[in-house]
Amino acid sequence: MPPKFKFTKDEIISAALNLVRKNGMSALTARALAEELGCSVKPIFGLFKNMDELQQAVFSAAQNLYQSYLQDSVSKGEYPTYKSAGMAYIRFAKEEKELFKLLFMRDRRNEKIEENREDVRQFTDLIMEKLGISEDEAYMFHLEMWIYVHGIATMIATSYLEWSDTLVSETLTDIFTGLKHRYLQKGKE
Amino acid sequence: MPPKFKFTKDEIISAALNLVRKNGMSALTARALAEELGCSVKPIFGLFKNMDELQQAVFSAAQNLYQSYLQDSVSKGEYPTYKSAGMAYIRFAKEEKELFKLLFMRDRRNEKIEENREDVRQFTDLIMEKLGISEDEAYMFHLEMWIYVHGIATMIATSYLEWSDTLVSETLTDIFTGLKHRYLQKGKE
DNA sequence: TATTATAGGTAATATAAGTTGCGCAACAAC
DNA sequence: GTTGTTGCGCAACTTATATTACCTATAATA
Repeated sequence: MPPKFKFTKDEIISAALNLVRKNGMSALTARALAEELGCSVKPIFGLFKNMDELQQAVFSAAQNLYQSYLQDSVSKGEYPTYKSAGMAYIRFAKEEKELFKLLFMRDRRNEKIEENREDVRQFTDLIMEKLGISEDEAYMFHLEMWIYVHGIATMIATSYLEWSDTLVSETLTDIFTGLKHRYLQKGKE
Repeated sequence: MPPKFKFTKDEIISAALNLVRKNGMSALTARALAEELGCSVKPIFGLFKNMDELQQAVFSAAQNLYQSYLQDSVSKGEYPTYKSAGMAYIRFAKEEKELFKLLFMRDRRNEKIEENREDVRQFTDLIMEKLGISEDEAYMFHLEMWIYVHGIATMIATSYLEWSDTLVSETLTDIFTGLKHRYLQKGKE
């Protein structure tokens, strides 16, 4: 009996994500989103309890988008799996600067470490296998490698740096090789 | 004939910097600052045209604080000059997380590149001398090294990572050594 | 001590944001 | 076609912020 909803949750989240990817989370206001959708603010609050709930949803949508970068990059098979992950992270930073800031340049105080550990395990496993080193060493290896990847990505996301995919790719290989020598050397001592 | 000012510009900037170092620039509101100073908002607007001007002043004060980190680190002579700079950057990230974000994790679109080039020249000069490589190579060397330093620093500033000074120092040396080998190798080809 | 320019406190104004009450209108069931 | 439910547009209310008008209090000088 009641009227149909003018928009679905997904349509609203999608419009919200568009605002955020252009100007960051602070650009996501009820009025701006209503404008983007071509309606009043009422439909928004009909489907979301408040703006906080919507922000959560947008955050999740951003995470999903990043996951799709990751999967695309890996499944394309242009690089080894581990390298694909780094390339995807950096490509995401280049193409979705605001979303990258939102996901990866935010404060991590009050973060559950366990989640992160789980995300990282797949990488450490890859490295253990590839280099034949212990899990702890593989964790440190990955951390050092990822510090580098994260460094490039943050510089690109803040427009401090502009590097072509080719340059990124070559440099990552060089860094990886350097690290590998160091870690394999360590094993011989 | 007029009454004395209740505060100097420096006192206001200092109180403002205190707010910002604790909770970031968004915590710097006229009312909060007045509260911190124990006065109404009037003295603030008597000495600063508006909040924007005050923000600029706080930004400069933050830059000065970073410079003092840099100078202290270099003049202490605990490490070679170049390494001191990296250590200072990372120590600043650890001890002044909000100020680090303000200075070094901000958007650089619309930035004059020349300023940066000048900041960097002193480092490239050091490296040219130390390794005997060309200016362009030294620039790339520094950039790669600094990507790493920046990576650690941003991770620490966002509380994603906690590393002791000792671990940082050792790892920086390892990275530097690895890079040096690569760049000197390159020269031989 | 009286004068006078002006800093400072109080409270008003302006703007932007989230949230909500009111009444109309859509629409499925009858 | 009537009806009951409820989404929606409009405009109001609320809160937080910057900025300012107005008046009082201060302090150097005559």
